[in-house]
Amino acid sequence: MVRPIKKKQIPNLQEAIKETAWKQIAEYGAPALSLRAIARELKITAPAIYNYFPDRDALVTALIIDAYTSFGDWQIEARDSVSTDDFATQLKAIGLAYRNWAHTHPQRYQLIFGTPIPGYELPTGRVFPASARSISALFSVVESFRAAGKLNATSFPQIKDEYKVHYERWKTQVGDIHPLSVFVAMIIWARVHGVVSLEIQGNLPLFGKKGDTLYLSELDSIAQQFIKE
Amino acid sequence: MVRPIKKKQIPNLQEAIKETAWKQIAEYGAPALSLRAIARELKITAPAIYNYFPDRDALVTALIIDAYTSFGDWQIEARDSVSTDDFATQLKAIGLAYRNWAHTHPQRYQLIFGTPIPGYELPTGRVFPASARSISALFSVVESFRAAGKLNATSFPQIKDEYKVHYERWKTQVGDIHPLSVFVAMIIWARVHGVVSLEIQGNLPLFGKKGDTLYLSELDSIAQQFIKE
DNA sequence: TGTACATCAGTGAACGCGCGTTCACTGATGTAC
DNA sequence: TGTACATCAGTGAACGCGCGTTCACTGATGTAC
Repeated sequence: MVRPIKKKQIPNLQEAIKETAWKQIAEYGAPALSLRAIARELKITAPAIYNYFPDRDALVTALIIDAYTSFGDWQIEARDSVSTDDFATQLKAIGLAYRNWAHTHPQRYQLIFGTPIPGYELPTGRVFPASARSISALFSVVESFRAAGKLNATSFPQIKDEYKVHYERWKTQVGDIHPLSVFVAMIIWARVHGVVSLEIQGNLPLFGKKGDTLYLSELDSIAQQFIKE
Repeated sequence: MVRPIKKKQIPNLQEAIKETAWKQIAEYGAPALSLRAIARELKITAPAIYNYFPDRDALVTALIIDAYTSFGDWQIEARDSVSTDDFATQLKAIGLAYRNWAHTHPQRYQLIFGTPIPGYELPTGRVFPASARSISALFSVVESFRAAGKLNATSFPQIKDEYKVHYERWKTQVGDIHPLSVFVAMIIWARVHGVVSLEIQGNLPLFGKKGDTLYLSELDSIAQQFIKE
């Protein structure tokens, strides 16, 4: 039997709050995110939000974790859509997924990789699993073609003592990764991020937000430079 | 004869306001920039600022123009510190200057290349000269080694019709530049920006804010890939 | 089936705060005579 | 040298606003008997 809808009750308010938050981030930017504005748009009162998030920062944290999770989903799906021994294709798939995700969710991209929100302190501990998982796709692909002897790179910098702890923690999430793979993966990430972040912020004016050619050219360069044969 | 200092008058208040603004941007981020907070720190009242800037946005615009100008100074100085026919060295000098500037002035870097400030509309017309000048160093170097037949690249994407106007305007500031040079310069910029922006935002954790090796390796890759011989 | 009661999501008023901006003013500085 | 006056940088009070967060509450929902 269908129950009558509860008066004034939105079916899934927790999700509705987050969706509205994303909408407002898209429109006014993350630092301007306001509980009262969200409530206004949802036609509820601001204190109602406190039934779902203990405070503003908790909402932001939830958004960040959601963003990393969504980003990670795309990355992992891209990696797993290609047979494991075709490194070049797999790498390209991840690269394309990276950019597609960023263009589909520019606000989420900015929230994760852009300038941090003033006054908001990221609870690293809580975010780390989602964050590590999201980049693990890239790292694992590089590591697997290094293990197969196809990685065209030999020298890499020492990981500094002060970051060894972080590195070890990283490995518990992502698996055992050779420092050489870490180094190359970072380079790849930086290249991909360079183009995409310029695009998202509108700093590639001569090519518009559709610097396809430029991006594809970079993906080719990466494959040529780092994959043997 | 030395005049007695005017009571309550700060010698160069216009500059002092901007310096304090930078300090606060460094500490709390650009979106949190507040006239009242600046006044508080300078021990003046907020309305006094209105003698120097018509409103908050005007102050932000002044900061952005200053940032581009400072950035441009470093770029042009780097370019001109190397003899014009040593393309590889000149390119490397610019690249190093780019990163040095960003690390010396992370707030300025973020203000120019980071996420835009919510509610602030950039007056493109007023900022364009300083902005175009700042990147002109890179473009002119690439163009000059293209003209000398040393540019190792052949294909480039069409500049889309909708951006032709922008491209023409660009050329009036920067000089005549072959689309091929524009394309390659953009790639170089994206690579350099990729590493630096990850560094500045603390996303290269395993190498810290001193991803020197990674950056130098990228500069080498760029030279190898794009300069003939 | 009908009544009494517990639950708890959402309300509405209130708090203290910092913000950008306006306005009429004040009082030190420098100038004209 | 001395006085009257214009200038104008900085003041202080006030405005209207939106914010996060608290609190005691209400009233519909679902449950126990």
